[in-house]
Order: sequence, then structure tokens, then C-alpha cells
Amino acid sequence: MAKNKISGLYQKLRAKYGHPKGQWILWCKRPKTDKEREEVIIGAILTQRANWRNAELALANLKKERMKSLKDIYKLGLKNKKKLALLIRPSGFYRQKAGYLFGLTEFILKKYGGLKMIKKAELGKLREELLNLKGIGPETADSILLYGLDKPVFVIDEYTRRLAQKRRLTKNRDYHFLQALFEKNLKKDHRLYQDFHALIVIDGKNSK
DNA sequence: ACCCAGGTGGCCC
DNA sequence: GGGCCACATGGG
Repeated sequence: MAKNKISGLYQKLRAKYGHPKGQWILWCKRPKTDKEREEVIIGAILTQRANWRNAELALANLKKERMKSLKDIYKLGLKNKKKLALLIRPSGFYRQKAGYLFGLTEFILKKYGGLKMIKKAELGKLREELLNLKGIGPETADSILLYGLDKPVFVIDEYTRRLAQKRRLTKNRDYHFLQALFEKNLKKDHRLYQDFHALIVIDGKNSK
């Protein structure tokens, strides 16, 4: 049986919903190829404060124009930011997000050359670098790290906050406080973090 | 005609 | 450090 409330919560969610596999969101089944990882990274921006469906519509537009890789987006933005913005329009806040996407792809390509190298980066340093980019806050940075790059960082979002409140884990809603709380009580394992967060979202949507 | 959705930055105090 | 606002779409 679970030693603490948080790993116990994971067990309960697993018992209730089973293994989340890829069901939590289309663009974020556990990516296997670098191409899928790039899609996850792009999706992390597109879903900010957006209905998933709308983020998917934006991704579909990018796909239709063969603009789903980091390099494609960077080159398109370099040439025509307005075109990039129009493609992702369904995701909302699209002018801002076009700028965010361009900045993120530029960072990854210029600073690291691509996914292969960025995956080797030291985690703490990379997280700081991501947070320094415009439009990348803690949740987006950690989603990129956890789901795009398989780094062991626990993602906190609105669903996690609601759950923590509901299960009386804490009243504190602060991002890094909650992140530390979950990480402290779990084995440091990106697979576990991925599955747990997925289950939290599934449960949050289910109990609405 | 509202209200909401897996956020972030900028400003104010 | 916390409170408030802008950013924008598609669906219920």
C-alpha cells in the first residue's frame, strides 16, 4: 500500500482509470520519434488557455501546409509571421502565439541546433533558458521538458491545483510549491510523472 | 448572449 | 509577492 498521500492518489487514479496510455490528448501520446516530439513542443504553446479542439485545429492547419517541424515554423516565421499567425488562428491568442512559437523554435535551432542536442542539455539550465523565453511560463516549460524531452519534472496546471485542493493535500496554489510537493513524494521517474499528470487531467475532466 | 478552455506578460501597488 | 487585465478562437 502507498506510503504517502500523493503516491496513494496515483494508485487510486490508476485503479479508477487504468493506464492513461495516449488517451489524454491527441498530440501528446507519449512521443517516440523526434518528429512526434517536435509536435508535442509546438502543441505545448498552442494549447495555452485554449480548448484542445482548437489547438488541434491549429495543428491540423500546420500539418496541411507541411509546417509541423521546428525548422519549418522557424523558417516560415522568418519570412512571414503573419502567415504563421493565420495558420494557428483557431488556437486563439494567435498573434501572440505566433511570436512565442517563432522565439521558441529560434532558441532550439540556434542555441542547440535541434532536438538531438537539446535532449542532452543539463535540466536545470535548460529549464531556466526556456523560462527566459517570451510566452514560456512554468507550465509550458515543464510540459515541453516532461512530454517532449522525457525529463523528470512534474507539471502543475489548473487541474492539479483543483485536485490538490479537493484531496486536501494543501491549500497552497503556488506552482513551485506544488511541484516540489509532488516530486518530493514520488519516485523521480519521467514515466510516472507523465502518467500521473495525464490521470489528473482525465480525472479533472471526468469530475466536472 | 453569455461562459469557458491545461497560460503568460505587463502593469500596479 | 499578489491582484488585475489583455490576448482571441470555437463550442456549449
